[in-house]
Amino acid sequence: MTTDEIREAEAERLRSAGLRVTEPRLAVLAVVTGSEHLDAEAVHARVGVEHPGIPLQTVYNVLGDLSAAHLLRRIEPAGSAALYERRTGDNHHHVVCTRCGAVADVDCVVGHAPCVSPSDTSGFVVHTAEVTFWGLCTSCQQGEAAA
Amino acid sequence: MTTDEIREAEAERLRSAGLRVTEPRLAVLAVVTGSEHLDAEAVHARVGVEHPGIPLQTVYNVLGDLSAAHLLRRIEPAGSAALYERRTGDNHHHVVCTRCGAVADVDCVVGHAPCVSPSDTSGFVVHTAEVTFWGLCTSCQQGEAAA
DNA sequence: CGGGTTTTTTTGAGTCATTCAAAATAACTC
DNA sequence: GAGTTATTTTGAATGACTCAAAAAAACCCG
Repeated sequence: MTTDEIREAEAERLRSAGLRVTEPRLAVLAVVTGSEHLDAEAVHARVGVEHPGIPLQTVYNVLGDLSAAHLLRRIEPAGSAALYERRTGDNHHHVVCTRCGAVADVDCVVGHAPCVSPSDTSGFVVHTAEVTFWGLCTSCQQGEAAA
Repeated sequence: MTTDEIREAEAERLRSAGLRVTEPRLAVLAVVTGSEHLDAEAVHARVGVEHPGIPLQTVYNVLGDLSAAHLLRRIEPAGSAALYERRTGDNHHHVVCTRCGAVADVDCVVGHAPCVSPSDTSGFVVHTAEVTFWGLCTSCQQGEAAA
């Protein structure tokens, strides 16, 4: 696909979500698609490379709108700012490094939500199971010995 | 157990964790033991009933120290402030109401961490799996129809 | 029990991530 | 191209904590 074709495909996704097609939205989608698990600041910084002048507030608005429309997925691991990623709808999970905060995707074995079923849920009707694995990333495993 | 015996038992737990026995700590332990999933503000409010004058900052300090000592467990569901509970070490999980934020415990089927094992962890060494179930609590299920 | 040391609490300020609101601007509809 | 509504922008405000220094209280010791 050419850059223009990708751009039009994104535009179409925005339209079918009932959202207007705007530069900030296309820019944020492009940035988040190209990377994984970025927080608002990071998205803002990367968007700024091609589109200087877009304010952080706009990035927050866009991230909020796109998440609500399920074009982005938002995760909030304990202790870090909200992170955004492009993979949506497949209910995958995450590993977070307890030392440096690095995040990686972990495929869900089951593949659809809720992939784990609780026994007694105190009357709650459960629709999703979110799994966060905590551990040490490769670089922090090495740092561990040194520290 | 009498109140005094409970108090002494808590004091002993503090000591063996290498912490000094202080009124704020005993008060916070008592409050969190009696309820489930309180945030710092709520703990502060309840501590204030018996011990007016203990500042919120002290509650934050105490909650931090007790969590570090594993006398309390801290959870941070997306979208809400950090919550504290007394059950530690059993790696149980939580259901959170997407509408009102209510939290309930969910026993872990396996019973020890990590209870769910990921397949590919991108080189991370995983030591814990934290599961958060999302759904609607009983009251919000009813409110749903009305809304 | 009283002095000394170290931890804890307290007071007070500061930060970060995020939200709220109103005005200005840009998309889409016709 | 004008009108309507969504979005962006500007600017301020908030909530939930954290940081730091001074005051106070625990614990250790003889």
